[in-house]
Amino acid sequence: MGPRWILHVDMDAFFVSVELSRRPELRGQPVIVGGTGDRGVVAAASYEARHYGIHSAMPSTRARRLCPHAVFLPGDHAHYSEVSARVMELFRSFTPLVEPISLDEAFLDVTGALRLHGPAPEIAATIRRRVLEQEGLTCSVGVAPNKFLAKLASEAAKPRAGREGPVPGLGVKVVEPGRELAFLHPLGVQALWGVGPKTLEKLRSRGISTVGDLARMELRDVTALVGEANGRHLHALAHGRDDRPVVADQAVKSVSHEETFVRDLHDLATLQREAVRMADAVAARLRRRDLAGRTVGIKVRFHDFRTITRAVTLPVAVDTGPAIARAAKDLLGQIDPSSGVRLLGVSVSNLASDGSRQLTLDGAAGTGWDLASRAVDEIRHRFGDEAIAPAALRDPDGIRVKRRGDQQWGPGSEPPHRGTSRS
DNA sequence: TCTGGGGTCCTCTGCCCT
DNA sequence: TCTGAGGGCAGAGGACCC
Repeated sequence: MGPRWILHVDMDAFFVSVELSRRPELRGQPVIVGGTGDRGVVAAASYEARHYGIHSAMPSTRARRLCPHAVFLPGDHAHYSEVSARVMELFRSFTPLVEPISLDEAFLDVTGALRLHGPAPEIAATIRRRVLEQEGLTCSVGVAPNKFLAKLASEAAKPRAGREGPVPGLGVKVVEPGRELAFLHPLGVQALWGVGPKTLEKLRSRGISTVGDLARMELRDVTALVGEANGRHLHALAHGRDDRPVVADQAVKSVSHEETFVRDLHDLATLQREAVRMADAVAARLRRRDLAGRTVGIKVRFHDFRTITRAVTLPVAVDTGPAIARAAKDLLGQIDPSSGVRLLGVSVSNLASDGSRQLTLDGAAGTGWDLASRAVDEIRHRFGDEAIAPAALRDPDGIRVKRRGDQQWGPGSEPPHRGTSRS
């Protein structure tokens, strides 16, 4: 069997680039997409903005200080999803083995496409050109014998933020079989997938700073330092070994919804109302994917950023708002919110396809709540997400249901509504 | 001057059962 | 009957990724 050929395609400053293609007058300016409120973060920054030291995940308040004249855009998750879907479809015209990692990147296994489309580097160049022609967006492509190296290669092919504006990158970077270690070993250990701040600190304490340093360690020393699973994983990566396949249809393991509030919440009743809303959102997404889950969890982040999770496993899988909300409200009853809660999340895991649900008195297949939930889905499908919401969330000014992505990067900047803590 | 949202995977601990 | 070992599972937390 010959070498595998894996492509990692990464869109350049995706959210910003999509915005610029709608608003070309902003080209050349520092543009930031992300949360606009005090508790928001940067989702994407144009290369002009990166010149000021702004990067994704940076608090928006800090980004504003670093570059007060930057253009801040709230982001349009639904639109980015549409563009992403078209780009992924374009990838699938080269190979069915496309594994999306997020809206803006994907792995492609083109080993079986070489006869039809030519050598892998040529496919990479063609994909770049087609994405530019079709969507007006640029991307960087890594080409290598495995996923991990392809990912690092695309990073090496990316544009950079220079003093005089964006500096174009290679566009396509190829790691030829046999040249893996020469490419890999000079890189910093933090380049390895799975080395975050904590692991980096542990490795640094042992004098490990490059991938090559790590590769020279004995496996048992690495596992003693960072744990069994992570140690084996990092040791293999440091030697350029990664045999994970490109999987086109990754099964979802959990579905969750969490929100940071504009202001901290202190009372249980308000939190439980929020939980109802979030449970409804999670339930709708589960049903859309034909899933149901047995484990309902909550996540609570207190004012001091201490974060706890609580979970309960139910006897049967659920996919309705009321069933998920009841479990979440019970779990919330175990915590004391009086010190202030800044974030609440509701999740459902232990997922199985919808057909595996059992009959119960409520919240399950064929029962009142089940039929009602399907009716809600139909109404929202026909009239929009705001057409209907749980009665507990009735609002004198009309029903307000947040859709996925409405608060992707933190609460908005508008003041809290009518004295409540909702944004 | 603080720190989003949606995920996955791993480790540790406690409990139950054999 | 008591005790300990060990497996399996659930729950909690942590680290990491985009």
